[in-house]
Amino acid sequence: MEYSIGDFSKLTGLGIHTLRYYEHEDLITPERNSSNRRCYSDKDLTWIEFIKRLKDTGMSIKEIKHYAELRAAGDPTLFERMEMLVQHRQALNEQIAMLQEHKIKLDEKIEFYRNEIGRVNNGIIEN
Amino acid sequence: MEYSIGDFSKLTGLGIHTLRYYEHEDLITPERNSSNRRCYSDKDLTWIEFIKRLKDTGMSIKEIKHYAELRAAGDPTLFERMEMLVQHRQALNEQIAMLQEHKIKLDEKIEFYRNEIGRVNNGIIEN
DNA sequence: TCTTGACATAGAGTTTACTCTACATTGTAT
DNA sequence: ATACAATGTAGAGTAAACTCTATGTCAAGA
Repeated sequence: MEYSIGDFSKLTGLGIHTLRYYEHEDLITPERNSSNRRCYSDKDLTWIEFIKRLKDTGMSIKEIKHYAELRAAGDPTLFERMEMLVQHRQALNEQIAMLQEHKIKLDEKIEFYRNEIGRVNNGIIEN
Repeated sequence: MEYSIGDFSKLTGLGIHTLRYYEHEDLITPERNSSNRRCYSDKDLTWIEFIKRLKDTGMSIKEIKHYAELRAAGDPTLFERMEMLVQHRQALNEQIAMLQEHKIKLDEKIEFYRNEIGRVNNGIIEN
């Protein structure tokens, strides 16, 4: 299947402007038809979903761009790409661990609020 | 204990400029001494650590500012503040869940790379 | 044929969260 | 007393990641 930029935008949830911006940054390079319109493929779809994943896990556009360059260079860069992902996984693990700690503290804080509110309410009732 | 902005900066890991910026945004309002220098207290320290936690879990400065305003208004806003935190916890839980899914996909991708690299290497050896 | 809507490019503008600069003032060590 | 480091304010500058505007092209329906 091939998609116009409008269709691809709906498909991916990324704005048209964002897609063009990503292309400008060499993250993705869709084919063009005879009238110079962008033709996104299913391969592009898979690729952009992966880009979204990297972004959502905190990788910067600059880093993704680097990854995309390696990808464009083909097999010789397989190892380097894997290394990038392994490093990114490490960062992701740390991020998850940090958030889980924060979550515990937040739970505690909410519990504290629950008690405070109870205390204040009792005060009101007693007066 | 009281701290100068320099000491407080080292204590919190936030830059002096950032601390002043946070004050400008009304996130924190340290006392001033007779010569108009900022005097941060241990209460400020606890507060800024909480701010850092909110930030690290994805709350924007604008939202934190709102929370800070409620906090400054005292007991009458206890419930509203708790509600904010409960909502933020919800967002945090979703964020963690999303990252865990991404982690699984990333693991799979890395496994895929491991196989690809093995395949390519075998090709080289066989030639 | 004419108009409309999607698409094209180049470049400007926006938002967030800092980060830095310029310049004045003050506290401290020599 | 003097130099120097830390602090003060106001406002400009930066980086990232979009997001929008102006202007132009082109294919398809009324």
